[in-house]
Amino acid sequence: MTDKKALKRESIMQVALQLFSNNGFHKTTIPDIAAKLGMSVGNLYNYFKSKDILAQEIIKYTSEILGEQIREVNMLDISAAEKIHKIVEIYFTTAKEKPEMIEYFLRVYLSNREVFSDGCQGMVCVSGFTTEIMIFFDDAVSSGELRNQDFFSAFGLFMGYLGGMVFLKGEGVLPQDIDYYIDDISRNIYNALKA
Amino acid sequence: MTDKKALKRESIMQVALQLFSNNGFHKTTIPDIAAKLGMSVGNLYNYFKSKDILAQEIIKYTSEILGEQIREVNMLDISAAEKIHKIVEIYFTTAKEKPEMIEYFLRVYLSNREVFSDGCQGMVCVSGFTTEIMIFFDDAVSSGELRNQDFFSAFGLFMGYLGGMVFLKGEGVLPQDIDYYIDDISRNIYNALKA
Amino acid sequence: MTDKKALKRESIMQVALQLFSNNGFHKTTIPDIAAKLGMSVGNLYNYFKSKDILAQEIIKYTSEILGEQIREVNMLDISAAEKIHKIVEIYFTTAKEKPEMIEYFLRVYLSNREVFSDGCQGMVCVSGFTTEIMIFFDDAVSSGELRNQDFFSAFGLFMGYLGGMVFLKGEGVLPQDIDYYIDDISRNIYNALKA
Amino acid sequence: MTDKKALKRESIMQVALQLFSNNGFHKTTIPDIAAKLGMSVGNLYNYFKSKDILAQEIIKYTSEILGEQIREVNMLDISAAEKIHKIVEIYFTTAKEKPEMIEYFLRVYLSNREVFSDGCQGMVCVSGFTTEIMIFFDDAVSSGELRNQDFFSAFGLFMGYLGGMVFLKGEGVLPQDIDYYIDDISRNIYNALKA
DNA sequence: GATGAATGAGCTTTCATTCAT
DNA sequence: AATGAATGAAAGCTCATTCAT
Repeated sequence: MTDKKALKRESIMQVALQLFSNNGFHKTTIPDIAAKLGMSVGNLYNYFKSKDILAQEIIKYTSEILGEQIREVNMLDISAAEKIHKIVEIYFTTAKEKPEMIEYFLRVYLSNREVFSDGCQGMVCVSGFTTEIMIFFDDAVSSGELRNQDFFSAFGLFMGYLGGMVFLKGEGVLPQDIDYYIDDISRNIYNALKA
Repeated sequence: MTDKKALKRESIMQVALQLFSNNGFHKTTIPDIAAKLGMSVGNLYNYFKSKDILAQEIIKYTSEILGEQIREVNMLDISAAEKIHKIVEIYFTTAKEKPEMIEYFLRVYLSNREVFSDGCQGMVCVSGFTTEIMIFFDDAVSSGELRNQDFFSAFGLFMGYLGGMVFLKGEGVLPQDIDYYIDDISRNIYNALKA
Repeated sequence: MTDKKALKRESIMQVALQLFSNNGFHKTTIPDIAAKLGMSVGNLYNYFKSKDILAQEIIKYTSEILGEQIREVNMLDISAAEKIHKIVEIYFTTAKEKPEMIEYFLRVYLSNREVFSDGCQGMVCVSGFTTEIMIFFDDAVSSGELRNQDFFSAFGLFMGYLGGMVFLKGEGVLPQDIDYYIDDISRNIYNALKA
Repeated sequence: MTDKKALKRESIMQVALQLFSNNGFHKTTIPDIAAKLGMSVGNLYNYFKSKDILAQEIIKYTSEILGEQIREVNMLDISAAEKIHKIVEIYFTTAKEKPEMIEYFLRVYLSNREVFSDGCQGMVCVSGFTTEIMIFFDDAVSSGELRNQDFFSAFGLFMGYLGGMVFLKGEGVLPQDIDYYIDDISRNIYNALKA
């Protein structure tokens, strides 16, 4: 029962993630989501108490998945430069294969403060992702590979740079496929942060 | 006559900029804007044909102002490292003194694709800003100060990194005032791009 | 369920028919219609996607009802002159008992081309009525009772003449009750068309 | 002065006639009319006190022009059958060459009762046209060419039949040019009314 | 758990008309 | 006579959410 419910919750989140990312939070209606799932509006409310809460659950869920992948990188026994490369790779590969996931950060989370203010204050709802970046950075500073500096200066670089590139991709202004930029950008980040 | 009208247009843009940035595009209504200006809804439509067009004019206007300031930096006879520092300074100072201007990029332009798709395709409406970054980069590559690489890799760094920091500021998670990060971030950008 | 919904659809059409006919399409608002039905505006939109579509469904519905009655006349084994008399009778009786139905043709369908252009091109939405007139005419020509001529010359006579009389009735200029004219007009039509 | 004013009044009526006929009364705005005339909205109100009054003046003006032409037919020394033919000819030629004039009856006058109720009760505003039809009919009855019957039965035939044909033309359903129908329809009308 | 009809406040936009200049 | 900025009420339509079944 709870299991079945959890599965349905997840499928709702996946569909909503797609619609929110593609069409925007305000342009996506609850009936839209229900219709795409083949379920009734009323029933959808049995799984998520409100549209805002649904949006919040999605950002947590997405951060968790992304954080999970970075966690695996953090556990590898490779250099900081290689880790950076892998993280960029993960991010851009996700942007290519599941663009909704990354776009959700940019087009939904970033810009609908009202929606996330009650329940996602600070960065609680994206901690799945931020925590792993923090761990990566701390480790690499400890090992002497990266220069010691304010964490947010480093975090802003990761988050902003990667997000910015995906935004440019979304705008259709990148002359190359997003993959193409992995090496350049990994190097830039490493150069920016190295000891 | 036309002068008076131009002034009123500008005052409308300034008020709308503030409201859109603070409350979000969709949460700000035309009556809200008109009320804050002490004018009638109908009359506002004499100045801007639609809410979307108003939003588009604002992004152009804002990009122009920001671009203007960077243009002045570009004309100075100083090193690339110093230029980067000045650009970061301009950006963060603006973020501090007129936060609406920067937040508009993040919370309105970045995330409401539908609003800007008809009339602001590609980056036309932000060319005031992007053009100056491009000029800075080309000059510095020509002079041998910065490594030659794909423009977008460099542009994404500027735009994403700076934007990302302002986002963190807006979320209230930065332990320090935004000014505090100017030096760190300028250095990181320079390290990332230097020859 | 679907049955209940169909009934409600019909009651909406009947109320809208009345209001559109009496007050004009543009002077009748959706809130007017909803109020008269004791239902909410939002719910009305669950039954008809737009005001234009509501207007289109009404003309189809009305044509169907009128066509149905003429179909019965067509199936009778009587002379063309008698059929004409019966058709005029049906038309004028309807104009007397359910004036909205006839006035809808004159005051809504005839004159709001924009409303019917998407979805009712040509005469598709009034085919319920036109088809029966066509059948009547073809039969009577085949039997040699009416002169063979361009169908539209004959159709325009029926539609225009009958409609014109009802228009005059609506303007309040007819000195007599509409019934009074049945004989005269039937004779005129028959004389016009007879072989 | 008054002369100049009269000329301008007429030019306003001609432009408004066109726009009302083509786009409908409610879809045509006063600014639309003013713009097409290259004059200001405020000034237009110096010539016509309201949109409704403008519409009323147009119907009078149009009826007068049409009536004028029929008056000339009435004065000719020809048979009733020939007069009918000429009247149909005038009507259809006008429908072809100045379709706005005829369409104004169908699409504006016929269907916006509210607009004409104050100032055009009964048929006062179209008396220019109706009077001439009445004269034609009375003369032809007096001379024994047409059967004596209720005037409205005859008038409805003229007005409705001719209007109906032009409506069909406007709908684009007539397989032939409107000219083509002149002979058929003249004959039908004559047959309907002849003694 | 599941349905979907119902609510109603709220949105963007329009437009006849006025009036200071 | 001429201008056009200004008004503000009203329109069509949307949509998160509820609730009787």
